Amino acid sequence: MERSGGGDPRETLRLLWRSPRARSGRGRPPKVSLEKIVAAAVALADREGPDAMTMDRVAASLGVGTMTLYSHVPGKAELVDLMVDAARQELDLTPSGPWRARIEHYAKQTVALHERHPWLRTVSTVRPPLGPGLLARDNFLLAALSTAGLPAAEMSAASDSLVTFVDGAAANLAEHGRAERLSGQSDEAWWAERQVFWESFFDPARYPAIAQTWHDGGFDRDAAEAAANAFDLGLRALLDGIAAMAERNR
Amino acid sequence: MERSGGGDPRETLRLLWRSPRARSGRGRPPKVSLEKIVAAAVALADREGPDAMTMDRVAASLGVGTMTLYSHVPGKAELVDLMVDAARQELDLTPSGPWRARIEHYAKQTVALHERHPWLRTVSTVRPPLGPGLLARDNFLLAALSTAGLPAAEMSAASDSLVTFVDGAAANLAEHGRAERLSGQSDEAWWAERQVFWESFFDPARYPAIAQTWHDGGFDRDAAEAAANAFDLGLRALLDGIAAMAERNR
DNA sequence: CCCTTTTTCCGTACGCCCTACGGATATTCT
DNA sequence: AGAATATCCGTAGGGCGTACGGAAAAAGGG
Repeated sequence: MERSGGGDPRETLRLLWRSPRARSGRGRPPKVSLEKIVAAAVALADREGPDAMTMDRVAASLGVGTMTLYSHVPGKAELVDLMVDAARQELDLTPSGPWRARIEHYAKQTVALHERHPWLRTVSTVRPPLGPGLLARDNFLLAALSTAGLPAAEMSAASDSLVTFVDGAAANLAEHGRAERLSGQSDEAWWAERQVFWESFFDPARYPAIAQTWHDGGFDRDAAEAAANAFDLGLRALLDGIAAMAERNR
Repeated sequence: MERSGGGDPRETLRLLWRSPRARSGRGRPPKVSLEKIVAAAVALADREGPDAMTMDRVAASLGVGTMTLYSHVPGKAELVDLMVDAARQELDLTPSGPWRARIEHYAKQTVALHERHPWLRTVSTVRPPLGPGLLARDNFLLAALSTAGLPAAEMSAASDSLVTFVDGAAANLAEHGRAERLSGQSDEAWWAERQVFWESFFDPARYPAIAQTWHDGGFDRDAAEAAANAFDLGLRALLDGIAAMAERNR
């Protein structure tokens, strides 16, 4: 699932903000709407993974011909942009309160979002679709950080670093949780298949720190639990660090 | 570029660790080696992006027929696994010294790695290929953290969270640096194309924190600089937070 | 009421993708 | 010389995204 690129940016923006073109009243009435197409694409990607989200199958799930989609969307890349922004708009970003609690709320929401839409991880986040979802998120994070007491330049950097960590860790966490549901294979089964690795390839003498950590029980949790711990510890550390910077700045 | 999955894990592991199959001496001599195939695939993806890395084009760049590759590699997914691990093996992970300096070294190395191989970001990192590159990285990080004074369970979580942040931020940074070289479009040109956004779609009243940060000069740097700042600030905050945890644990 | 205009619908076709299959080819062993 | 073995690779099949252009369905104008 690659994101936009070639197409006319103005057209993509018009779609992201649902600003309808001037309609003359004439012409054949549409069988589907942009909203329905995006929803069908999201549902398909949720259910069967990003590779199943093909123009053919989206159209089929709506009961229209494949090429009909192209009357509503310039191409697949733009549809992916719309899916991403639609997903981001699902975030509940209402709460106010202490800035730290707000960021933690964003983190929880993001985990839930990736759990619903694990295909989000497969989409690049640079030069993102400038839609309402992205703006709402950035606005929420900047509003929270602005009460922490950082200068504007550092606020923007702190917000970006939080997005990088939270979205990355949430994607990891969600992918572990859902990998077995989609692939039909649990983490345990995955490791069991790779038991040969420990038997035939892993050399404790070459990787002493891994062997030691293993020996000390550092890997005793399953992969999903480990990802959750990494998320919690990392977020706590990051917020502690940012709070300390704000304190110093005061 | 999707990663492995269907194939026999034992076969993939054998390839990752370059453990040659028992050779009888008989048979037609190979025109290409596994090493050359992986190198050609990496070079192609470096030069023209992940989408250009097709079996057809890799084979053509080696002067062999497409299907010849399948004598050396089970399929494209496994080739991607091999590319990822080969790239990871490029990291220089020799230094010893204070744990914090070691992690910062890993961060710098990772930025350089993503600058050389920006396609790394498009590859999923869950259930990764268990090759020498991955193990060397984990061993390095765990060795560094083990001198910080964290319990084994937290060490593993701290290592995971560092990987999430550093690899994510490095991918962002590198993609900004290289986006223009590959797409032929600078960040400025990208924003210029989207000037309509600010003119026609952005509503300052709806996103006051963004408008305020803009007003305060929070977005005055270009995208590449901003990504670099986010990387530095985030890593510093994360390491500060981890150091504080270790301190408390002492 | 027909005819033009406008808009959407969608069947066909093209080029590219991955890869299953099986025959051709080149080497070694007996 | 012939059998055994491993690699090379042309062909073909099923999917993919989408350019093209005609069919279809509405509204407006005569």
